[in-house]
Amino acid sequence: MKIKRHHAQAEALIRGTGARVTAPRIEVLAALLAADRALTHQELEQRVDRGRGMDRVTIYRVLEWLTGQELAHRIAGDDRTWRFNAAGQGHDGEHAHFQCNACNTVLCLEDFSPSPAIRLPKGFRSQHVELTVRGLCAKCIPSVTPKVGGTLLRHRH
Amino acid sequence: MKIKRHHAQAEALIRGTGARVTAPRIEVLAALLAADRALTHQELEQRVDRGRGMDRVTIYRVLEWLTGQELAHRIAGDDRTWRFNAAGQGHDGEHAHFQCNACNTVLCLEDFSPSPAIRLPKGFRSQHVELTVRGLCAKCIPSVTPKVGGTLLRHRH
DNA sequence: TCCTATTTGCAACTGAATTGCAATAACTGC
DNA sequence: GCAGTTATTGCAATTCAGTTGCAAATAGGA
Repeated sequence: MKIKRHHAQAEALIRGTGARVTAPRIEVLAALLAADRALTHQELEQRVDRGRGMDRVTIYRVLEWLTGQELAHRIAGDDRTWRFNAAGQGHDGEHAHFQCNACNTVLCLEDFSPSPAIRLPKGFRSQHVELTVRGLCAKCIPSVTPKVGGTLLRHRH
Repeated sequence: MKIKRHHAQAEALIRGTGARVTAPRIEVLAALLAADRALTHQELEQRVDRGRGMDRVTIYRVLEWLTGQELAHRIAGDDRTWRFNAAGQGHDGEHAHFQCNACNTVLCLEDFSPSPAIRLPKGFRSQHVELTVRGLCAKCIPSVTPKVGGTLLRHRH
């Protein structure tokens, strides 16, 4: 039961902020900790709703709060939906993400050697550099590679 | 009158695709060509609506079409809205963008030395690498830097 | 246990983007 | 130049992620 462990870990992390320790916060953070990739709001809703009827809006607000506390990290994908993952596990400063062009899955890439200096226009200030690799994840490669040679079919949407 | 020139260029580009040459396509592409940064749908609507009442949906569809023809390039910003710029002017393969954390302006960065190889999980395939720098643009730096020393005020939204 | 400020749930709302369908207009070919 | 065909456009309605306002619930301190 890994979930249990993540629950405990989540609770500890939340307690560490000094703010109130509530069930929604624990459950959402535990779900993020248990995930091996970034989760959308919808996915979280599904993973958390087991048994308990937690409101959509509450999840939004919890995510907002977790992000503000730096316990979670919000990623803008290519499909107009936010994705979240638990922060603090590895990548803190610079970030690299992968997004699958077929299923839109997003995950964090660990090996990210800091990018080469990029020249900004005069007067601009850089605060954060983000690198996104788009491509196909292991699961989706078969689905876009027909057995008989032919045109590659992308099936987005 | 640069606009005129961009109109002609836009028309030529569109004619080059072999598809129908229509006023909405020309106007939208001309607006993109004339812009020095990526434009949102809304901004395009404003720039194109002068005189002519072009439907919102038409602009969406033209943008979709331009993107498909590789005449325009669609960028996912941090605020859930697409931004577009004319493609083919410089950056074709690798892309680097800048987005301002205050006003959300997006523009393409030219000097982008190809990023260091990034290790993907096993079985994954990379198709496209995108680098986004977040920070403050020249216009917004004053607005977040109070004259008297104090906390930096971000004014998003 | 009681009190109070913080969170939650509910309902209504926003704003970007999409879809269906009838009306229009760009490119044939004559 | 004119009519026919088919791609585009305009309009209306819809979707979908995310947000807001406010009353009800509850965590944590007294």
